[in-house]
Amino acid sequence: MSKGIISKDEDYSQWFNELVIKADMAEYSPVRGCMIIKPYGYSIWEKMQSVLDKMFKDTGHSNAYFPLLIPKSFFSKEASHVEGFAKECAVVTHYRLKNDEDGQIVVDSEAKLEEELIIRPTSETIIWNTYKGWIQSYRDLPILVNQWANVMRWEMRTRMFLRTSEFLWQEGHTAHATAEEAVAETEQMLDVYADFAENWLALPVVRGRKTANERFAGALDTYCIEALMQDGKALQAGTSHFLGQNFAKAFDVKFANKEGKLDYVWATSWGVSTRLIGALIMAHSDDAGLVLPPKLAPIQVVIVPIYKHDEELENISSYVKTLTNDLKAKDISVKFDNRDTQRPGFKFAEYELKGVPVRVAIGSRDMQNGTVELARRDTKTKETVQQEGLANTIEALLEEIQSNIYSKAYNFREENTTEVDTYEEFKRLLDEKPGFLSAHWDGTPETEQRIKEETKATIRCIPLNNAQEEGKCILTGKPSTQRVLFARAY
RNA sequence: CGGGAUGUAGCGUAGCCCGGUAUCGCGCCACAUUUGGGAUGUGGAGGCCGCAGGUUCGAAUCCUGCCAUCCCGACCA
Repeated sequence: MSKGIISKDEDYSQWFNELVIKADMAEYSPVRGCMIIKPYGYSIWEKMQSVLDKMFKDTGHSNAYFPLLIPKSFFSKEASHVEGFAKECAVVTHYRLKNDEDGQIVVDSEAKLEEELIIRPTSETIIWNTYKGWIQSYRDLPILVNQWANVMRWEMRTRMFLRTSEFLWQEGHTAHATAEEAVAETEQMLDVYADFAENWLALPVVRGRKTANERFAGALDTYCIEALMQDGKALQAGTSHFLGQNFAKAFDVKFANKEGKLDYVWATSWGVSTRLIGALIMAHSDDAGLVLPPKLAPIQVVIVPIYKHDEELENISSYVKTLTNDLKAKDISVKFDNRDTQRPGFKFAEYELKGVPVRVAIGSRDMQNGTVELARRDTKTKETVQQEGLANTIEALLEEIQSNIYSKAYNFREENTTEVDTYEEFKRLLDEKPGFLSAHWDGTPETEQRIKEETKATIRCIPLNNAQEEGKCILTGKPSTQRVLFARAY
């Protein structure tokens, strides 16, 4: 492992790339736009999955699995959905390879599929085709299903975790008898995401709704959580869509209501992806490496022994054994790094790079004094503490780190959210102090589009529970009733 | 798909103008000394110079074609 990474002030995007690779989260794959998620990175995803999965189950959802491949014809059924995804779909056209005259492996042109198959960019179409068979009566509703899956979108420009061609996610797909119930579901799942982001990722988010321009293809309304990264760019961290009856109509999914009349089913879909790992990295980390919130860190505590002779190591090890048991009893994950092939200083740097929240260093001097050196990753401070009650000390410290990381991110967002009333100031701040800009907008897609073309900033969302106030659109001066959040975004 | 750049050991690179089978650092292996913030010494292994043609006695180097990656634009969780 080479020494250090580039400073995030010097080159933020290179800092991010180096961090992902050097912290052992992921690496590039032979296929452009795809990534190999390494064990350290994947175990963060597993933690996210297990927390979210429980939240989904607690709100009444069940998991299921739908196929990777979708008949091409399904895509032509919902007009705006097709339009949204058609440009980035990978297509399977053949089902066999063969050796040609030169012994090269080639596609067997004899083996052409009658109907081409699309690798799912999202599963609405195959799911609604399936739901048609599941739903006849209001008694069959609601259907509350989630699936954990991979999807593929042929992106032109990709970045590790933030935008890769293939990515891992979960997609919830629900069916309801009424619009009200579907809207309530959409809002409920947005709250689940916000709760998860704030309490687990330690990532403060703004809950809001997307404008028509930014809405999911095929949705009537898209809700989102938006987060601010340390370079002042916004990142959409999760979305929840009210799909209305669009897919029910496209796939002819009707049910008999209590009055015996046929009606189309109301739908929602909602998802978060491995992009959350990118959010985690960009929100908290620093020039020394990752900073992980304790609740999602694969290793919460690392213990590094410092010794000269084997007897010393044995002495330390026997103490570490009881400490480890105490910590495990509290459900705290611990790693005792007793490798003799690396020196302590090297290990310190390595675990800082990998974002381990708490480090315990124990040497012979500590053993004599009944102390350890306790270092925290978020502040990079260290202190000498008593061995007595250490598990409790660490437990409390982990909680403090979790909340400190959140506060730091929260304060950053507050400091970088600015109310703006003129277009000149809007443009100036985008360059001088990037972040969320809260400004009046006349509500038209044309204005939003023009601002985007001129400044590269988009409307990230119309915050929920937004204060209503009289104002004038920063671009056109037309009347407006509320501020919306603008930013340059990932 | 347009504009720019780059492909040499696991990683980062020198050499290319001016042709003679490849430089340095990190990492790796062995041994010794080390161990409270990225150790040091000695010895060693590792290469189809992106791929395919061409020019030449001889190509990492010159020529042609292809492929890949990165950066900048249009698309996006």
